[in-house]
Amino acid sequence: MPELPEVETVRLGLNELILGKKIASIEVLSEKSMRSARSDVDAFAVGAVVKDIDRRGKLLILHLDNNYSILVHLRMTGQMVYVDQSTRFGAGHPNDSLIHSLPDSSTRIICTFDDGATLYFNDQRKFGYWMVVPTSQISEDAFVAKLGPEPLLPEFTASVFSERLNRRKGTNIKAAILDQTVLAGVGNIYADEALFSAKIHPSTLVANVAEEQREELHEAIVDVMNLSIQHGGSSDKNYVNAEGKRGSYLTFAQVFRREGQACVVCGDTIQKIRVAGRGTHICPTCQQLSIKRRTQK
DNA sequence: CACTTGACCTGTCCGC
DNA sequence: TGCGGACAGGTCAAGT
Repeated sequence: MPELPEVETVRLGLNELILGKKIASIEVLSEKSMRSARSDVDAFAVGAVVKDIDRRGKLLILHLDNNYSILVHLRMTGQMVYVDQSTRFGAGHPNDSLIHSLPDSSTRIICTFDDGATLYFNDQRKFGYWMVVPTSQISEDAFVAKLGPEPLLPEFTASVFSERLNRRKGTNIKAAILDQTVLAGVGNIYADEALFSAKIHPSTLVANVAEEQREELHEAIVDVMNLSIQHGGSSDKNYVNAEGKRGSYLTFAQVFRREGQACVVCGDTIQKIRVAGRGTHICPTCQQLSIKRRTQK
């Protein structure tokens, strides 16, 4: 499930692979994966050159040279995989590599460039999307306009984080940090990892998270995301980078998908519970419930 | 208004 | 082996 570190890894990869390339065609295999009209895709994306690649939270933004941009959201199972002659047939790619079998049954959009290279948008569950929009209107997009601050920018300070949390005083801390309007980019993996690192139980009511704990959580979110980017993100099931390769962060994860294992800090057994409607991983000893918590069903 | 739950999808896994 | 159902989770719409 691509969260900020995975999307950032894809962005870094695409920056090395498709900048300056001219889009020759865009084939839409699944209508709901392309939110723009066919006529807009043809008029404003086909024929344009990829100028720059940006990211806002979990949203990938391909800036074209004609003042239009392609917004790409990977949601849960989206992949952006680049293939050209050298990667398809060249050295360094094992025979079982994903790129040798593309397109496959999950391919939803095929973008070809005028040099013969191809960018595949795969999305098993069809939750993700591409959208062609005028660059000047991105900030007015309903989703973009509501996004909270970027956690990896210097202006995202502990006090900004604390203020943002106060928008959701009545809910639990996990639901609050998953809320993209509070801050942009945290998903289920990094929510669990950051809360463990900060020793906060995910069911704790936001109003009951002390200022010092908020500072610890702020630091944990930033640290866990930076560490993940260094390791190419997390590949639970579907995620791969722009070269079709998996990320290795989950080998460093301390609680996510580690239920039944011993906590690296105290040795207690990691549990999987349900918080904010999500599978949630905690160490019951390290993450004690402080005072009252948000009641859960 | 604030918050929670269900829907959207499809592949996988589990129990019978 | 086959089948039904639960499950995975980012976001939005609907419900409380």
